[in-house]
Amino acid sequence: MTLRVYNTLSRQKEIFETIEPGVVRMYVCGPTVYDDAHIGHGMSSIVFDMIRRYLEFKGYEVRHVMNFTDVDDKIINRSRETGQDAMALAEHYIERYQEHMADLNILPPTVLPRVSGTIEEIIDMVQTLIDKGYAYESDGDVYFRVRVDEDYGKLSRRKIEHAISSDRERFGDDLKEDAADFALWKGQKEADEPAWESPWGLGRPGWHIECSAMARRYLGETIDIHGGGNDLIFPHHENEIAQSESCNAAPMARYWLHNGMLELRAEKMSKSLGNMVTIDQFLAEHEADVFRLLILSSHYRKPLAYDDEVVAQAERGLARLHSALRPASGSVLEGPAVERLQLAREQARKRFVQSMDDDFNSAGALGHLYDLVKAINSARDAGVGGAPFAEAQDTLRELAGILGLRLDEASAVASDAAPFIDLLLEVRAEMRKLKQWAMADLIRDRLAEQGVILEDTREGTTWHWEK
RNA sequence: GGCGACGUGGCCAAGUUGGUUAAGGCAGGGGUCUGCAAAACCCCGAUCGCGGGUUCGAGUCCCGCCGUCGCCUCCA
Repeated sequence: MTLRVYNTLSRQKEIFETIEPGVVRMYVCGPTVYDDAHIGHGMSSIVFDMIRRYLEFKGYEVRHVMNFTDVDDKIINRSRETGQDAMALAEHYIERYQEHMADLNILPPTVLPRVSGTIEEIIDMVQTLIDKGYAYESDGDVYFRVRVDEDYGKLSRRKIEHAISSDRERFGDDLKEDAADFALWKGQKEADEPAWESPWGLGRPGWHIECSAMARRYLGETIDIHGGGNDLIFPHHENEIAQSESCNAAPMARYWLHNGMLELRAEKMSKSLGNMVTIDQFLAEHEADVFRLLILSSHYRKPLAYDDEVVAQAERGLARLHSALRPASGSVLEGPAVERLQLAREQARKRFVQSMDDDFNSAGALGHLYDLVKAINSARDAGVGGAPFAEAQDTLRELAGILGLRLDEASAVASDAAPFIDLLLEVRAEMRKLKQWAMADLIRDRLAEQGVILEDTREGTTWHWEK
């Protein structure tokens, strides 16, 4: 089966073919580390983690590079506000970011380069661009000559006239040959700015050049996938293309993939917080699977409106996926119910792959997962057990795993209260034998008040913490 | 103003290289099971923003309109 992906460059779905068979070189733009990551960063990371996991499922070796922008105006500004050293500040948020990604079950990229560790390559690239006539030095800064690049604007489909900001106060405008030109290198202006020696004096890289340099250093002149949020299409990715292709005389990437934005719907709380929810804040109230399910429930390219309602829906949806992983109650190993389950299992797998092959349609794929959930639960009700039942559950776990969902149910086990709850269940079982319903119900109700939900089945009573 | 996206049942959301009964989830109603619940299972709801057009046939193509949103300055 063939994978097709939507390429922003061509604005259509294309058959996915890698440069080197079996290997995917993927570069995804990472964060500027001056503050805690918010759920928008989480969305982008989950989207590309899902893409990576699926490519690996398809048998590819994925070389996944994500940068940390640790040298940047925002970081400098924040360090002036807080009095903290800029590089130390960046280091702190890099560590935090990696913790958050781990919490969200995001596979660590193969390489996590930083601007500060790529200075040599950046200088090298800027020099080449100057030598080729694509860039010029101006009072310690270096700018890219946009008008010399004949296909500038091909990704965002913008004309150069539209790339010119109306804001005359912008950085370096009086030093540029043309208002549309952008900085490759910024000369040091204040002593507290991080700076490196260069042929143009002390300074630091402009924003866009880092990705061009890192992508080339770790993945080569032409890579397979370049990704990021769709807010990066212009100017960031447009400028990366201009730099890299002018420098290397080769296409920068075969496929440009962009995720849609996560938008906050009117929420009282978030306004005072500058209208953002951090990953920390989310995970304080919900498990990581809830966020992943929320993100993957719609297509990655579409904008997603975030509010309490969609979180609640994801929460319930996750509970439904969990329902299929409860143990079998019977031991039927053959017959029509078993055959139905096996058919559903094969169908779910096939359709899951079909959906994912169509530009990573995780929402459609999830729909087929829910079909499998229903089939498993029906089979359990029909008394199916043993290997056929376990295999269907394995398939569900495997497919969910491709999406990065953990579906673990560890929470009930690891509690100090467990022995006491079990004791209460024993007492209640005795009450029920004696038909002391009032007392049995009292125990159930009182436990529910403590967040412990009981469920009576033929085999006995189980319990779990309220989600 | 320029570039682009989106508008499918109460909510979320697939499907849009035109063609059998428009996936799935959440919420809701009815039922089975249960001592009663819970969970699970079964049943119930939309003709696809509006108006034209192309076609034997359109949610799926074309035109217009309305609405929502993103980018155009730092941004995942």
